[in-house]
Amino acid sequence: MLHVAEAARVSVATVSALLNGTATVSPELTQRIEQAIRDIGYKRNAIARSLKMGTTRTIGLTVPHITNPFFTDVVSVIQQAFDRAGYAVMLCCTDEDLNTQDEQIRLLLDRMVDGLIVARVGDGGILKSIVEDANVPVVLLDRLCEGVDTDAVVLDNQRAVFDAVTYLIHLGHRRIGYITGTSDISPMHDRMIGYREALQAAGLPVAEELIRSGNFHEIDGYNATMQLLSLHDRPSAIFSANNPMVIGTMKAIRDIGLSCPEDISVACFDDFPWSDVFVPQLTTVAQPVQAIGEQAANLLLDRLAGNRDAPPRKLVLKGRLMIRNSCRPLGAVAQSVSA
Amino acid sequence: MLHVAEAARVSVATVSALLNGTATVSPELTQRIEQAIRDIGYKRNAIARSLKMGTTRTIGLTVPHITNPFFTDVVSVIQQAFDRAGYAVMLCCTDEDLNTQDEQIRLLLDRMVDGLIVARVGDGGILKSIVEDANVPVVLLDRLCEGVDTDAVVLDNQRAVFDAVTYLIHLGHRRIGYITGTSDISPMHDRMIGYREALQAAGLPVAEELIRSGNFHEIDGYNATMQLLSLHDRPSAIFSANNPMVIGTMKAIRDIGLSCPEDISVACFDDFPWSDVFVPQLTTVAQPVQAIGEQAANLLLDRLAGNRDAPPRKLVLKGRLMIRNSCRPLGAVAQSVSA
DNA sequence: TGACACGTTCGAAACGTTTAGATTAGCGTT
DNA sequence: AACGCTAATCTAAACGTTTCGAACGTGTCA
Repeated sequence: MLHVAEAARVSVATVSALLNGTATVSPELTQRIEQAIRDIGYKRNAIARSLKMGTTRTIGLTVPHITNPFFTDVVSVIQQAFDRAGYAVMLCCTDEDLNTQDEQIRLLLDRMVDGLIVARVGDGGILKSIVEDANVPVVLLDRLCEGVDTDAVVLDNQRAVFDAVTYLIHLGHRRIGYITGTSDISPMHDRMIGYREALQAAGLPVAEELIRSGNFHEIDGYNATMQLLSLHDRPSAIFSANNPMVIGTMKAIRDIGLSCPEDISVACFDDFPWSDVFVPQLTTVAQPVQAIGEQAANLLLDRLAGNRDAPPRKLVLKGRLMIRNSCRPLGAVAQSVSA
Repeated sequence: MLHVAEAARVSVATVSALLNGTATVSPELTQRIEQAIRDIGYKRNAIARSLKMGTTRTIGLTVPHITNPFFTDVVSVIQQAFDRAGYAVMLCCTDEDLNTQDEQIRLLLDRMVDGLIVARVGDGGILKSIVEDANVPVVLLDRLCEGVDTDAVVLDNQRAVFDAVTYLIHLGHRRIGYITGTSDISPMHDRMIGYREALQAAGLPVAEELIRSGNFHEIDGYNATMQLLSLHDRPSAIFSANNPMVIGTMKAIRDIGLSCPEDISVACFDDFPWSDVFVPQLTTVAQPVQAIGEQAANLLLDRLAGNRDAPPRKLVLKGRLMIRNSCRPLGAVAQSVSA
């Protein structure tokens, strides 16, 4: 900017004023400055600007795994939304590990991000104090966090699983296996409640041996399914509360020589692009990824626009049961089941 | 830092020296400073640091679509690699659009990223001049760029498709449909050559009506497949040069009332996690995503470490044909086909 | 004609670091 | 006692912006 100012024979203050439109500058100087900018190929240094202004127009986004199709989609939507608003997005993957998450958040904060969207992991950690300090606004994505009172957008997980399991019950299933991730994050907790309540509402017992948990990975789903299938009274249906784990479920079913839906019905959380192309077409609970991403972005953008004092807002969206053909009716059962 | 210095009754220079280890500071002052840092909860401002140092320890990464599983995986690997090296990653999606890409790159450059990894789109644009200016190192990912001479890691696309199509030929297929993305990017160009050469090597004619192109999206694959299947002498196999488009292919096959592999064989580029779980299990060309991501990261990290003058390095990796059961042998053909 | 307001431009301080070079203190040598 | 050397510390100038308040010229009004 100094060079531009010299070339145009004006002060840096005038160049800055023109660039930011913060003061009127005469047509003559405007022309000289613009010419100088072109000649020199000048680019404003955003770092210096950030230092002075105290804002980076950059936000941080952390997710457990970007390869989980749910997060992939949401990240994509959020990225677009901030892009439109002229913000850059720093992406971090926390690998379902609290220490990693804390490190990543520190990294982002060091870089003075203006805001944070966090699909958290573990419980609390550094997040709590950041929200309390209230220097940078935080939006929780997908997962609430005990004791951390801030904007959030989540799914009505309990209701979604309730509906899905109720659907299975209507199909005639009585013993329904349930595979969950570690229950220290709110969605897993809520989904489990939905499962139990659906059974109870139908007057069915909750058999604890039908509930297995794992660490979100394919292999965990595989192992859990193997265990379920080797029970002497094995379930006729399995609901997987997590998408990557259902891949393991399908592999286990195949490896054990059974087939879906003939021998065992399967449904899972989170839809994915291939779900209605292959056989079996998986029945899933689809999250409104577009809405989730946009709402999260909007919440944060609103804070960034200056609305700092409003009380925390919690948005709860509804899932949608995508009924396909991976679950079959059992025994003599009414065929008409609506979602 | 000023506050810390005051609280510890030292100068800011001493604090800086301690923090960076650039000079020895006496145990006494060390202790006072560390105490003050704890008391105040001081965090070094990375923006000010960047301004002074001229480095942000942040890199920019642009991909066409993060929802394409190939890019999802590569992004994940790259993110981890830079994370380990203490760099942050700014992610941008260019949506297969050159203007968007140019905008995104400008955004990243404005923010003074130390380096750029680009899975480019369109041809050239602003990229050429950036590489020529040589201020920030650029690594091309997955796609070369005419006239842009810089580090790159790509697949041997031609060979990979050659192998896949040769495999189909060995199975007895003579009319093999080919669905490609727009051919202005190098992989699509090279893959097409691989297709043609495989046919020629087997002494088969290249029938132009069997080659269809689209814009990388599911719907394009759908339309292309519909056209192929309505030819009076329709192909017995289809190879899709792009992963999202193969979803369209599968849907089209289903909608037209055919089934894979009984009526038509299908293979495609890029593997994905579900490929061996569902029916049909798709035969694919798997890219070594881990290696691609790591190599790209290494190339850039090496430049960032100061190795600026070495001539551009181009890494070419090999794809791997994952033979599953979406392609069936045709007529009287030797059954033993190896990859 | 002098006072005043207005529109345009500028000088200089500030943002929070790093770092070159100056300063100081301590200590051993001669 | 004067000197030089080393180690520890400090002063102050950068980095490239934004912005406050001052300065300047011009036109308006009493």
